Amino acid sequence: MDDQPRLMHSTHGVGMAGHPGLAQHMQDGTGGADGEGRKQDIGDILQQIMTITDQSLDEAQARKHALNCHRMKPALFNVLCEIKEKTVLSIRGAQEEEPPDAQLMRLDNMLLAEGVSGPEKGGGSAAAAAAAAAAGGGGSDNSVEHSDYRAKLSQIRQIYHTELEKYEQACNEFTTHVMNLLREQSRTRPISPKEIERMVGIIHRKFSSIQMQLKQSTCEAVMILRSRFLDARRKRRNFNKQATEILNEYFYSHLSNPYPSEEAKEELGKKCSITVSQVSNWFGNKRIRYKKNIGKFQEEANMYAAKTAATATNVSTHGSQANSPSTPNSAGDDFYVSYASCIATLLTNKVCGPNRFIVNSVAMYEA
DNA sequence: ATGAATGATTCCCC
DNA sequence: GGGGAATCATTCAT
Repeated sequence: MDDQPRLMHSTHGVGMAGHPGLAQHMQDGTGGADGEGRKQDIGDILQQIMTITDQSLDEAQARKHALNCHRMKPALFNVLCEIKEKTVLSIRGAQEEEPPDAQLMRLDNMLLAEGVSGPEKGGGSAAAAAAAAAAGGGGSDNSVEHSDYRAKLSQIRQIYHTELEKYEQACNEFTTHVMNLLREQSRTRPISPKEIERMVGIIHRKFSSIQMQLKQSTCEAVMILRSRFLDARRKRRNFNKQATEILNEYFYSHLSNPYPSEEAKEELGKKCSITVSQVSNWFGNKRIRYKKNIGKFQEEANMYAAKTAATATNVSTHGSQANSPSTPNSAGDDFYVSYASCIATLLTNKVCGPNRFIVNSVAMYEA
């Protein structure tokens, strides 16, 4: 609301900007009047127009009315029309259609993709989920960060929309003011609808450049938020014990070839509630760290080998006892079973399958 | 506070 | 494109 006087004032400025030139033109004698007296008369009228802004509104209103009723008004108006026609021709040439701004389109696309603009809640969470997936973060323990992220994002979203609305309102208000003023002025000076349209276009362009700044800073805010919340390295969480165990079990039971296939990775991921890429990361890290220091992992290896063997034996004893030649007859001797299976597993790992990994690892360890 | 452990990323190679 | 190696950034245990 307190913008109004300022808007009105600046509009006056725009409105009167063209007059000195005209006044000069008229006083040069191109006005077409023949007598000295008439020239003086026109000069007076112009003077009155020029000083109209210095007067109070009521006074100006009265003056305007007086001017409108002046006997010279139609003649003067015609002259103005003529001059205007000539000027408008030159203005028209300078008028060009601007191409759709690539930068603005990029910003719009990003805001839409991030769920800042566009549909309400769905876009936001979808973008957050997509971002999380891209960062490789999965599983239930991330939900806290996600809700935090969503909260901040919706805060940004809200600010963005409020500001956008404010700009739009201001733009509309300003446009209305200018249009009213131009309409009002069109009674004393010739203004074509095209000119009004052009002026509206200029105003809209000005406001859209402000909007672009808003969009730019919103994009920046979103990027900062994303890097703060969704950079997986910053928000690393250790896998839970169960997941680590499942992964280790697989690793040590496939020690001769610890390279799970895509399907195996998917299965492991499902079992551990982590993504396939997290499984890949885990195996990548595990292989390299194991290889670097087999001695350190020996105990762990033995433990998981025993564990796997025990599980395998349990399955075979309860499932198909006849098919298991390694199963001892004495039931319930856990140590024996575990130990035997452990040896069997270790032997299997050493002897069978593509042994590139274990051979290389041992060689490296020995060297 | 500190060092080890660990999940993720990056660069390079095949 | 997948894996190895180095590295980063965080978490955990002391």
